[in-house]
Amino acid sequence: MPPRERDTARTRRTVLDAAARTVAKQGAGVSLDVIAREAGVSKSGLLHHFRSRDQLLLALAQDQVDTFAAEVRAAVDPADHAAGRLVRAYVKAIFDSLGDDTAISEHLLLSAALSTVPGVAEILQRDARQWEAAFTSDGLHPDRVLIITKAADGASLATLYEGGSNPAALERTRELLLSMTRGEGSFTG
Amino acid sequence: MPPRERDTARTRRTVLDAAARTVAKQGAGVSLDVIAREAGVSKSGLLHHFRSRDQLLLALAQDQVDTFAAEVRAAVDPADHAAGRLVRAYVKAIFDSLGDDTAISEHLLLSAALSTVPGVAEILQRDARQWEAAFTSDGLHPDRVLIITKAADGASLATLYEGGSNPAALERTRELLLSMTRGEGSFTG
DNA sequence: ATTAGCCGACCATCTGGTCGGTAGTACAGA
DNA sequence: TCTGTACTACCGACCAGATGGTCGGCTAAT
Repeated sequence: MPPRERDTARTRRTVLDAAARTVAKQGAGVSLDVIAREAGVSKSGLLHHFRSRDQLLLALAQDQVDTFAAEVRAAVDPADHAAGRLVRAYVKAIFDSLGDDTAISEHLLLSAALSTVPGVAEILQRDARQWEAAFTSDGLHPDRVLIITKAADGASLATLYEGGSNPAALERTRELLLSMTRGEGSFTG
Repeated sequence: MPPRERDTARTRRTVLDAAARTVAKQGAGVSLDVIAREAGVSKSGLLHHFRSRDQLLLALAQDQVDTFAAEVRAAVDPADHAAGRLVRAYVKAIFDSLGDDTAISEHLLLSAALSTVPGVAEILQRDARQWEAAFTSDGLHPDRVLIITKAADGASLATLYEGGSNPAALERTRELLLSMTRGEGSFTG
């Protein structure tokens, strides 16, 4: 095989995707063997790219964080220049990722992997701080941001509690949260 | 040793508590040996009370769900007869459990254990349905309940993301959510 | 000739779980 | 009250299988 970067990068990607899938399905306890098989490489091949199990899960955590950030960026409506555009994108990104077949969101995936792997907590904390900072310049009242984003996070948890996601309820929650980003969310019920 | 129920019940409790602690710390992948040592019994002793690892984790899940329900019940203010009293208790119970030293809330603990253990999902789903049912007769607008409870759930996730809980931020979130249960939460910022 | 991606074989260790045994209690009968 | 029997909480030793990780080697592109 060529030592070209392309192949290395591609294999790493394949392994990372396989890891994400298997961890989401079977929890953070999955064996390297299973991940390797899912990725279509040997365990040795996997270990050639990630020197240990911990390094793989660490890379996975970072990758998930980066992927989610990219999804939020992609979800920003270019025509939207009103206050709360980033929060809106955040909500959309979360619910979009909830919609597809992956039953457990990446938030849960990470939380499961956390306790075992040493460096993951730091990655998550840094990420959380960055989101908080980004939201402060989004033009919405801090309390409103707090409620909306926490509720969105909680909704991702709900797919776990409530089992096979209830699409109608998810849609309702999503629209409710989006309306709150537009200042309409002052329910007096 | 006496075959008295007292001792059996006490040992089971000890093991369950030890399991909760170790799972919260090291994830659902903890070995029976570690749990047994934490509980001060031998692995065989543990297996005498819980016939398999899955049964232990299943019992743990059910116990956590029951414990939380009891905490909510205890958090209901007897003098409070206004609409939303149950939601208020729910919020209080979550934030109270977040406050103590156990860094990871039982919600997270369960989610981590879920993917591996077969029966846990059903337990969580049944529990979620019961809460939903209970909330419908609490006198608050469904949308309001949805937002508040999901935000409370999300806040428990946040202790994970944000690492060692930020007491001030938690307190602010808690008060914000409580005020929303009283209908004051119509922020127009 | 060198280098890098990848593999199969292998190993020490740990895993959940079984098995046979011990000790202490409760209770029956004398 | 003493004795024997049944029962139960609990333990140590053990096992088969799985696990993370190492090592030497093969192949192909540079």
